[in-house]
Amino acid sequence: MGDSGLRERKKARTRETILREAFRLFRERGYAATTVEQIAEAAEISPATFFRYFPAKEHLVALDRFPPLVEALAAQPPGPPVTVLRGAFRTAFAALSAEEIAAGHAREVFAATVPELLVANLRRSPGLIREVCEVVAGRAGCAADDPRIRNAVGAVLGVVAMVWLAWAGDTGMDGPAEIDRALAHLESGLSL
Amino acid sequence: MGDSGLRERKKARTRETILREAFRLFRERGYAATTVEQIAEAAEISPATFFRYFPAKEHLVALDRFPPLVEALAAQPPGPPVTVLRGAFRTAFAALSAEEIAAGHAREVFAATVPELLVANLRRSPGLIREVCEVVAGRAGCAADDPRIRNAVGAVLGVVAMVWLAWAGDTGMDGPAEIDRALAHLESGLSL
DNA sequence: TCCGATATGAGAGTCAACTCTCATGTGAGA
DNA sequence: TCTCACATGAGAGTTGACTCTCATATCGGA
Repeated sequence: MGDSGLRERKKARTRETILREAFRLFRERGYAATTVEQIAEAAEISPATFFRYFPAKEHLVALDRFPPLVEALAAQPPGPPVTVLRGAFRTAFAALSAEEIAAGHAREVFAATVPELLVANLRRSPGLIREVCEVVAGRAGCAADDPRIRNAVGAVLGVVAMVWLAWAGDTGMDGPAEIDRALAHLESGLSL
Repeated sequence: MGDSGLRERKKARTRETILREAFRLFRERGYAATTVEQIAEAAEISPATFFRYFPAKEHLVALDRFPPLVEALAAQPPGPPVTVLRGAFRTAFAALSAEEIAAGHAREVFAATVPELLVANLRRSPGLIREVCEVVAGRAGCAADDPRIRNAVGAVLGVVAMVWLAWAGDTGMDGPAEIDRALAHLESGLSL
């Protein structure tokens, strides 16, 4: 039952191949213009097998592999919402840098056609947002449905989304650092 | 060539019928679960005709009919980004209240399944965002690609999005007023 | 080495968005 | 009233995501 057998390793390798080839194609011709059949062919599997690895094409661009932001949030000391969220992003990205960026995945994710990526992920985000609000409210000593919490979380997510978009268009940018700078700016009241 | 003929009036009526029936079905069974064929049947037109009115099912939920935010922005006096944007939202919603909310459209839009509505619209938003950034930069006396502008616009849009979501889930809420309150909170530095 | 569980491929099939063509009907202007 | 432009319906066709079934191949344990 361990995951060390040849079978498991083979599955993991197939999974990686699918992801790698899929993102390569997305980069070349865009998300919508890439068919599952093409991905399957590039990964040298049958289309049927593709769906045994991913329940839907959408799931390829899921940010499930994103660093556990909520976890990082829970580890933050109490403080005002924006400060707590900024710290959480820093923590989460520190973990990501070591693992995912270094592994070369992150670049592929960002290089993928961005609007579609956002679109596919937004469908899953309401739950995440609620969770974030709850933890932040706890750290700030407010109720989870306090408008001030909602506003702070919204502002942070908006700022991060904008940087994210800019990052996707400029692979030379140091994303995590830029996000931290932007959140510092927000923390200081968006001064001019 | 005027738009006062019987032909034009008929087309307008058909268009309204399609929208009304579509949103009714969306509300009843969700966006994804509603097929174009069902919409066409409810509106008493053929599926082919549906596509003569809307190039894609997605276009039904486009916020193209949203108040001209960019226009309202251009009418704002110079000032810091958040202040300018807050004023623009107020102006834009004032126009909307009289026309669209009263016409009963707004409620239908908000009552529609929210995730898919957001998803469909996000695809069209990059252009809007860039436009907003440019105007705001002009009003604040900065370059359009100034990170501070980007951050402010991101924060405002994030805050508005959160209120919007809450509004969709609580039709009793006074959306425009709540958005204005939220932006005032952001303007004052998200104080606790 | 043999057997059972499981991964895969092949291929047919479903479903829905969207396109195209062609025939018909109905306003608009002369 | 006549005629032309155009809106519509009918219906077939295309595409791509996703499902199902069944035969085959391969791994893992006995």
